[in-house]
Amino acid sequence: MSIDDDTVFSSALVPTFRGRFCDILSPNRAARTFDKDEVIYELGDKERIFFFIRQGVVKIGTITDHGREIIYGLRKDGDVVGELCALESVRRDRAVAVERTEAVPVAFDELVDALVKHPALFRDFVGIFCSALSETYDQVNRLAVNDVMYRLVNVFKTLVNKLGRPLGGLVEIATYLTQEELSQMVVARRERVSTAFNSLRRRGIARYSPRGHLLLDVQALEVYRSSTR
Amino acid sequence: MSIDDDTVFSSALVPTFRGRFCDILSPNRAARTFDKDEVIYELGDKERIFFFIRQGVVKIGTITDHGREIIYGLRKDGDVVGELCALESVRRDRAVAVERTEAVPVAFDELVDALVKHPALFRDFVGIFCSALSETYDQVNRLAVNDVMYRLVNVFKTLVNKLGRPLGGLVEIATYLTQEELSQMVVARRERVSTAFNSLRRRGIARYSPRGHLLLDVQALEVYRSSTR
DNA sequence: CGACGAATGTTACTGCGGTAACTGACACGT
DNA sequence: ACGTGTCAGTTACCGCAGTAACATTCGTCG
Repeated sequence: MSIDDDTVFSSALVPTFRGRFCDILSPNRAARTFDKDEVIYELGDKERIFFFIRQGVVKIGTITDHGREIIYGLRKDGDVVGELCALESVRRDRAVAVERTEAVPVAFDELVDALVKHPALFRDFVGIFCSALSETYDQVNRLAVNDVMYRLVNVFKTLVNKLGRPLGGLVEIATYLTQEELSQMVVARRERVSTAFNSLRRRGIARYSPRGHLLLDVQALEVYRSSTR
Repeated sequence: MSIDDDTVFSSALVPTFRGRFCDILSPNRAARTFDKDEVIYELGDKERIFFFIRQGVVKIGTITDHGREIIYGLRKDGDVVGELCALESVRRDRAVAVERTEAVPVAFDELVDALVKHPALFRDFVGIFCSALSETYDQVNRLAVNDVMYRLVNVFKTLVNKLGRPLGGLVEIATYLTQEELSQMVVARRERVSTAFNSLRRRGIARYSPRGHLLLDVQALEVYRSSTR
């Protein structure tokens, strides 16, 4: 099996661990279940543990000096959270389940052992860090523009790629996110996100599905994006 | 030699490659020299090459959709640039020498080979990605506050940790950075940075050294930081 | 059903930063 | 010495986002 075959299993460019990583690490391990809004790890925690997400969606973020919660990005099944502990002994980020989540905790040291025994996992392992870095660069790029509408539209685009699934010509974000959470991704006041969202709604770019999930018109989103660039 | 001994060689928490990594990779390799403002790699480049910096300072950043240049962070001797190519085949960031820089280019594939032969390098290798991620989180945290003064002060704090050296009770930033570059780190207009800087100057927190380098009063900086938090 | 809490929607006010358009200081080459 | 280019400093104006203080809708649980 060549390295690139991984992408077959992933909807995005990011390699996932459905398949090889999980196969090797998980069979003899129990997953932990986290309820919606349950904290997986918290700022200041000291255990060096990676969590391999089997099921669910997790938000990675922090609390700033000003006491404000912000979200760096989302992770879902196939992704890993907590990777920063490979270097830092005290967690500077936090991970919270956005919906009921199952994840397999693996101590960093054990992971290193597994990698020594199975060098084929190496590239996937590197992928954990690279995709985290890349997504954080995306976040910085978004924040470089002081326009809530622009940032929201770009967050939507990220959500489409990460969590979207086709639904009648549109794309539904299958995970429920409050506007508060959206605003933490946009890094702006919730009120502004609410207003911006309704503006997009009036333009037919976004709305809520009957189930209360986001429904996005990707074409229109893309048109809007390029018009404001 | 234990893992933690690395920190002895580094002024920061970030592990460096003075010592082991360089010892193994570099002896038989030539460094390339980059002049001030020379591009090391550019957005869109496709070679998968890491650069191990032997000497000098490099800025990592990008050009946004709006054509604006921003800086994610700085790297210096002992650091690595270009690590994102481990996952992505097209560069989404760019690296430019801030001052004359010597760096050893190593193809990612060769790096993987070296790691297989020398597993002891593994933790350092992981450290490359973790510190990059951590610094980018710092950047996001900074940008979460819409206050140029706050952001500038925090950039200064980062500079002190990364490039500072004591000079008569104060700390000098030994690398010359234009206000334009500072503003790309702060992610704000140059004019605002100029004004903010002069405000700090009036308070005695910052000034230029006779050589035109930044001179910062770390105590005063810290006091100011905690007062605005 | 009806009540309560959470989430969402709306608005006026105010302040800070982007914008633009300068001036001023300094370095370097000829 | 003069001209050119880069970097730094300053200011008036305007627009957008934070703030605060509400109103409204929705969901669910007694």
